[in-house]
Amino acid sequence: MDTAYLDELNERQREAVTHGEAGCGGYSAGPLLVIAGAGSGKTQALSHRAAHLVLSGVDPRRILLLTFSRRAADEMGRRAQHVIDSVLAARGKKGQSVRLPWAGTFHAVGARLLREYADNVGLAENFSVMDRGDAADLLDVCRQGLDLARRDLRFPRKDTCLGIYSQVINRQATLAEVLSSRYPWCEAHHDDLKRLFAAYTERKLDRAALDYDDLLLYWAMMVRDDALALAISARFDHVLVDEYQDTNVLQADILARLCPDGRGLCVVGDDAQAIYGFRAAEVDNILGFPDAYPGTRVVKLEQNYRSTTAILDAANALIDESSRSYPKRLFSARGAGVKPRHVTVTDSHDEATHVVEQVLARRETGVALKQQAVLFRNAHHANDLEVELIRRDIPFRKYGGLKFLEAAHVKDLLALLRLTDNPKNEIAAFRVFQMVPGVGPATAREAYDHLERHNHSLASLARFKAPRADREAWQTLMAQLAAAGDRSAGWPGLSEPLAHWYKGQLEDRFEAPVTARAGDIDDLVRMAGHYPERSVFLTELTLDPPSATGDHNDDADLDEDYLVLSTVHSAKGREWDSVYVLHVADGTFPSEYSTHSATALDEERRLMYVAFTRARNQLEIISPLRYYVTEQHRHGDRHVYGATSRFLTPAVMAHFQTTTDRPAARAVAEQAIASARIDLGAAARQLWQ
DNA sequence: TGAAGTTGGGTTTTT
DNA sequence: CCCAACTTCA
Repeated sequence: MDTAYLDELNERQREAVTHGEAGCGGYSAGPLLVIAGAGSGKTQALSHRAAHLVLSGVDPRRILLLTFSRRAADEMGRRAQHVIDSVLAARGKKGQSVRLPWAGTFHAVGARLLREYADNVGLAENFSVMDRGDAADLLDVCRQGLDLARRDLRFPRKDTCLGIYSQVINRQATLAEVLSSRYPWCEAHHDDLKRLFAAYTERKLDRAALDYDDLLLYWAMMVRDDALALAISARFDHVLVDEYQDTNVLQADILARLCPDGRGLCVVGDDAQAIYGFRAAEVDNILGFPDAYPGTRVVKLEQNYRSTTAILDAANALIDESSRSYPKRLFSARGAGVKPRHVTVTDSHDEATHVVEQVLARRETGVALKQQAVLFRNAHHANDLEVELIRRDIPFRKYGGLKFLEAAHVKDLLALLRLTDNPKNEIAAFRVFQMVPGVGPATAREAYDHLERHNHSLASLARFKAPRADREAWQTLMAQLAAAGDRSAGWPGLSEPLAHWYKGQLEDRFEAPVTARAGDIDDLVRMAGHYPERSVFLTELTLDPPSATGDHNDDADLDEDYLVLSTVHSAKGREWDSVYVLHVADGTFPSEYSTHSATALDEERRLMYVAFTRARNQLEIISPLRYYVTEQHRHGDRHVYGATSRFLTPAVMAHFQTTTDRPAARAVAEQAIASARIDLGAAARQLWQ
């Protein structure tokens, strides 16, 4: 067999890739745990393993590849395909390109399997997937229904309720346990919350709607049934899991049912990069894997191909301060490199100017904008920088933070599509009905009751008499809905009349200019065209929303150069030549919400470790001496003096070069103010002469 | 009675 | 700057 593709791997990687053996019964492999340090070629190892399996005769349809994000799934699939294609080409078998049809996130794969087995588990095949906002709204509807909104109770807000629910599901813990460990101030509401979640579950089932957590929960419950577990696990010979350190108890349960003895199971991760504890990720999944699956082979990848030694030294020094120790130490395959820099600037405005200047200077040396990234703890920490970039006309893309799905106009159009897709979608219906002037919550409630009484026929809505509503607007909208809901019309054609109608509403609903919003609507229609049917489009969009906001440009822009702005969380798994980390100050990084416990603090430290290890050649962390507290304008603009981040200990700082920056812009401003002399009084008097 | 307009309170990270 | 409770208006 032609194994040239194995030559590009180091010994450890090769061990991970070729683990197991091809025999007469197919390719069999015992449980495999790959501990892959940052930049150690983890994607390479996993994609090569998938390719190796296929080249060893495994049917690609029998490989389940579970990743953390859709982007990772695409990347993994693309690279595996590349290896396979080149080997097949060398064997003279061109044109037999192979894809991995079962590569996706846990949530997306869960949705797909649940649809396939909907009949067996008593779910409607066309169930909707709710995004976080919809789920919170539905929870709120339930809360109203249970009369838990009485003000003397100070009941937790809907987002808090959803957070509690999510923890209970994903940790597979009891409500009481979650409340006492994470929401102690809500413990008094235990019984009411329990009633609320029961009502919420009931409502979701009745309306054929699943939230994110349900996709995992129902999948897990589905495979608790022996027959279904057998049916599903029999479809896959190999299950490969990426970013295993960020999986939760529910996900581990699912894997255990798919691969009871660990045969064919391969998980890859790095406990030093566990950063999703807040989302119920359980690092014990990866640490306890060898115990859970006796006979596990453990492979450690410690050689780092990404960063210079100077950057790795800083990262290693940082992670060494953890209260837990990590059983590996990265070493670089590259040269010494330039010492990372720690730059102190006056405030967040100077920080923005400084970064822009560094980025531009770096570009002059031949490093494209795309090879540079600015990372931050919270999405809004980049606000000043965004303003500065727009002012200087520098293209950028921001990942994390601002959500496409949370923009009102996007939610509106999606509600229209969701309602036509599933007329039982109460949340979508409420939103749609209230688009008509003169219709509020109460009228929408009545309209929904009417819809329910008429067997959820959208056509029946034309006969509903809304007391105060604009009759004409109501009729127009309902006619559009009924037409779009008619399944004999083709997809994606049926999205266009609705989108067109909605664009006509933009002027009335939002303040001018509405061009950006109209652009988003066009984008949605365009994206819709890439999907075979409406329900698939809606599900995929919910599970994998466009990650960058603000670019309604065409696909042609894809090869244009742009600077990357990203939250550290969204930067996981990526790498750039130069990395700048903003707002490294105590209270922001680590976040002030995480300073109460050693566990939370450790997670913040690992987050900073992730930020450091994204850089190949240049790393710069920036601390503003003071930063503005933008909220509460009532009290005037205030700023606070930030303390140095507690992570920047002497041991860590030994690996940094320290500088203070006074950007040109500030010097110019100070010069200008020194020479500026005007007489406002004289100018005012002049007005009346 | 219910919709629309006003004020007061709170803000991480994401599939 | 966004959400939810409160007030005012039809």
